[in-house]
Amino acid sequence: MLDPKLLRSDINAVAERLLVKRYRLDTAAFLALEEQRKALQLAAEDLQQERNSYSKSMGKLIGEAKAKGEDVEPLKAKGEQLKMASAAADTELTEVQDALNAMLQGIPNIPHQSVPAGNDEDDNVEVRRWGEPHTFDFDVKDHVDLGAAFNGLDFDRAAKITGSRFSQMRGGLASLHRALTQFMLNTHIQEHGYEEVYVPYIVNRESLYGTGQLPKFAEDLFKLDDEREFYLIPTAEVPITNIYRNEIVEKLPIKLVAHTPCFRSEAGSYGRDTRGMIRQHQFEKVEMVQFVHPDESWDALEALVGDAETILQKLELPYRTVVLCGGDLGFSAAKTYDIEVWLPSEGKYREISSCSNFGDFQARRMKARFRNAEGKPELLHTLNGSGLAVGRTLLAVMENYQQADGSIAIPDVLRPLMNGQTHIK
RNA sequence: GGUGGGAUGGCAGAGCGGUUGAAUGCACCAGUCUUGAAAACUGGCAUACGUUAAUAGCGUAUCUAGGGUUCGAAUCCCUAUCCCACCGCCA
Repeated sequence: MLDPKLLRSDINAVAERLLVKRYRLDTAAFLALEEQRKALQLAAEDLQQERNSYSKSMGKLIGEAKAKGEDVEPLKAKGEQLKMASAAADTELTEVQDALNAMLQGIPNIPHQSVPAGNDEDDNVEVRRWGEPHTFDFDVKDHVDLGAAFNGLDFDRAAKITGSRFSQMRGGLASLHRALTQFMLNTHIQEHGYEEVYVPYIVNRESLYGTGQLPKFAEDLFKLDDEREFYLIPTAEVPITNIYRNEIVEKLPIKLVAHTPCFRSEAGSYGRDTRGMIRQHQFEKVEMVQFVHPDESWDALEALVGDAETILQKLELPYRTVVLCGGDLGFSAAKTYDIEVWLPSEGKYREISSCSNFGDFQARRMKARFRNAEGKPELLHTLNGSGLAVGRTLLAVMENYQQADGSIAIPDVLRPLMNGQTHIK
C-alpha cells in the first residue's frame, strides 16, 4: 500500500510515476473521496467528543439527581440522543473510508526512478550477461525428451495421479533435484549470511494480503475448502515475509532463506509453456527474503541479485540479468531484476529467478516496523528473490549438461551431494 | 474430539460498569549526588489516525480480534483466534 499522506500531498506526481507501470490513477475520484472523508471524520469526531464528555459527566449528574430525588431518565435520554447522532455519523464515515481503502489497496507500488519505461517483457533491459552458451556437436534435446529417455521424468503418470502441469521424477534425476536444493541452501547459509527458516505451506488471508497477493490476485492461488480461508503458498515469500507482520523488530538487517514447495493455479496462462517443467502447478523454490533499513534497500537489492547469480555461476550455467520495465513490473515491487538462464533447446534465455525491492509497500500492509535512531517505530523495507527456482534449474542443468549419448553430466559442485556420481543415465 | 483456565503497555502484573490510556514493579531515557561507576533520589517514557508549518497543542481510536448490552465497557454478554492444563485418539 502507498502512503496515503503522499497521495494527499502530491497526487499528481504519484500518478505520473505510476504511468511508468502503465497504471492510470483516477486522481479526481481519489481527491473527491478524500474530501468527503475529511469532512465526515471531523464531524464524526466532534460528535464522539460530545458524547464522551457527556457520558463522563453522567456519573456525577446521576448522583446529584438521585440525591435530590429527581428523575434520572431525561439525563439518559439526552445521552441516547447523542449516541444516535454519533452512530449515524460513524456509519457515513465508515462507508467513505472503506471506499477509500479499497481504492488505496488497488494502487500498485511506485516504480523506482531507475526502472525503464516499457509495456511488456520485450522492453526489459539487459544489464549483464555471464557465461557463453555451450555449442553442441549433436542435435540438442529438450529436458522432456532427455528425461523420458531414461525414465527419469514422467508427465503422463503425473497427469494420471493428479492432472496436467504436474511432474514425477525418479532415480538420479529426483536425487539431482534434491541435491540442487541442498546446494542452494548451503551456499546462501554458509556464504551469503542467510538464516534458514522452516515455514508453513498453508497460509491465511491476512498473510496473502500482507505481501500483496490478495485481494487482487486470488485467481492464481489454490484455496483450501475450509471455512478458515486457507491457501497453499504460491511462493515462500508469503510465509517468510509475514514472519514479522505486526511486529517491531529489534535489529536490521534480517536475511532469511527457506526451501518450500510452491503452488500456483496459473489461471491466466493456459496454453503457455504447456510442455515440460517450465510452468507447473507445484514446484520447489529456494527463496531469500530480507528485512532492511529504508536507507539500505537499494544496495540490498543489488546484493540479493548477486546472491542468486552466484548459484548459476557455481553451476556454470550461462545467464543474463534483466531489469524489468515498468509495464512488466509486479504490483508490489518498486524494482525487479529477473535472472534468465540459457536453454539450448529453445535457443534463448528463460526466467529462473526474480529479485525485487518492495520498499515499504509490503511493510505498510503488514505493519512491519523497526525502531529508528530516535527510538520511534518506522516501516522497514522488504526484499525477496528466488535463489533459485529448483525445477527450472534442474531443467537448465539437464539441457546444458546433456551429452551425445543422452546422459546428463552432473555439475562439479553437485557431485559431493550425489555420492560422487558424475552422470545420470 | 472432550473438559477446564487464560490473553492488559518493552516485560511482569493490578484493575472486574463511571476523572483508567490504564495502579505497581522491572527495563529504558534525562537529571541530582559521585573522581568515575553502582546505589539512592527526582522527572520522563505506548501506538495509529485526524487537524496543523509542527516530531507543539488539541481531538478520535486502541486493554487478542469482531459483534452486542449500556447514557457510559479493560470490566457484562456472544462469536472467532491463539495460549496453558488435564483426558481421549493418532503419526
